[in-house]
Amino acid sequence: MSNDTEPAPRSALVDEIASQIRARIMSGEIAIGAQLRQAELANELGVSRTPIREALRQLQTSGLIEVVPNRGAVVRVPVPWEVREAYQVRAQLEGFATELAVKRISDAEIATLREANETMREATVHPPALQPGEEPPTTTANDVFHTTIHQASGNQRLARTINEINETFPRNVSWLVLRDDQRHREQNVREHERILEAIVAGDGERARREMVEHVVGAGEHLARWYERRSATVFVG
Amino acid sequence: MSNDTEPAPRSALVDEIASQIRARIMSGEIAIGAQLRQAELANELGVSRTPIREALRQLQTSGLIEVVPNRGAVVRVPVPWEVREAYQVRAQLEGFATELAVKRISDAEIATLREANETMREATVHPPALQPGEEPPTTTANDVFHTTIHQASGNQRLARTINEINETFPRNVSWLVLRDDQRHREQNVREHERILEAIVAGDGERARREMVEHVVGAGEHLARWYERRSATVFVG
DNA sequence: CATCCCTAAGATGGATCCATTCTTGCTACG
DNA sequence: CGTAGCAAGAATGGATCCATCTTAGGGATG
Repeated sequence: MSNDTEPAPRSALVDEIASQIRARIMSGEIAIGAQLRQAELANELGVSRTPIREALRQLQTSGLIEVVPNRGAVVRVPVPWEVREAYQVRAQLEGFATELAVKRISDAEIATLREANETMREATVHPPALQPGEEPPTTTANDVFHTTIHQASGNQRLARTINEINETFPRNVSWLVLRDDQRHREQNVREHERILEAIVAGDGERARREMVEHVVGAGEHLARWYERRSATVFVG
Repeated sequence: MSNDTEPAPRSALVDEIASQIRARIMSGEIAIGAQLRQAELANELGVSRTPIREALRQLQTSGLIEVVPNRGAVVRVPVPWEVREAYQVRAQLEGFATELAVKRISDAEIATLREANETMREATVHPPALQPGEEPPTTTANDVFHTTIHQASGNQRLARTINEINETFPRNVSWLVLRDDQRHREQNVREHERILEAIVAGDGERARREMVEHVVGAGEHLARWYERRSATVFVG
């Protein structure tokens, strides 16, 4: 996901620009609520404002930024109830993906899931020191776990839809949520293991239930983080 | 000092343009597979190419059109398996919406559902003559039925996600699917009535199941239409 | 001293310009 | 007669221009 040495069909410049801006928002390099000035982005990315404007339109329709006419674009600041809503939806989709995956998953994919959980457990027990802005290994392993299930579901549209929801919320917030909450991290690992257990057992119904619960729980944690944040902002 | 004295949120011109182009595709005025030439659209809509280009980027990310670098945009031609995938996802979401709706639906909304079904039944028994490109009353009533349930679910993100999926496929195709299949129309009415029955009975689980089945079935019909179409194209 | 207004700077948004690429049709050659 | 190649036309895509809207700052006034 980091290298694009694609000899294949020449990706459009605009899509590349959009990806870069999205990455900056996802990593927290551009904070939520921050203004996105076209001229500034154009300078930094070494292009004119035209492709920037088209890229911003893409990010607008994907819901990551908000564009107010004649006043420019800002990174959307999620409201807690929006987070809960989105994760309710995501939970259903992930649950469905898990149920589908149970019927089609390969041994290799199961091995990948085991490995991801192992990495997560390891990083949870011995949390490594991180540079600011660096992605924690738990988050990476978490992504591998979920993405593998999406793939195993065999439904590309399902994977895409889940992805669209995830890309509405900056990823670095999820890092922060996990960083200060050892108990949440441990719970995460346990839930992943229970899900994997159900998958291996071939119990689609149970796997689905566990996954739904897992995602809703994660959404609740995320929503609470945004609640605390807005409280802070209003007070201080 | 809390003045959000916004009388009109003044929608951006680009969004308006995008809506118009989307509407033309949805109604079939612009056929699937057709080229979208920027200069032509600019002329017809009375603007320059700049807002057209931004609007096309929006439609691109929403998946309705495909933009090939240096070769322009075409209306995406859905492949049958894509339709099945999308409707599998939509079915889960609509099912979930129905389950949520059972707990929150108001009497007024139930009345709306009844009315929509009545309209559908009426139009199914006595199919009116239509101008080409005119939306059949069954389709309109069908939309009212589903949209009302989305609203009643109380989850805006859920409604939006379902909408995003629907807007991937031109609506006029759904008209064609229904137009020549009296049996399908009748089945549609029956299924709607069974769903409404379960909702009124307060049986969320059953309502969900009925809705999932209903949507999957609709997807199957749609997918088969695209199958027949591609066969025709390849032969003729 | 606070408030209102007015002006100037900055940013967005539509229009236009031009280089590059793709397409198409004609021609020449096998 | 078919195919490869080339040249002209057309369309896209990035850059630039300019009008309009927004906002910040300063000065006048009550």
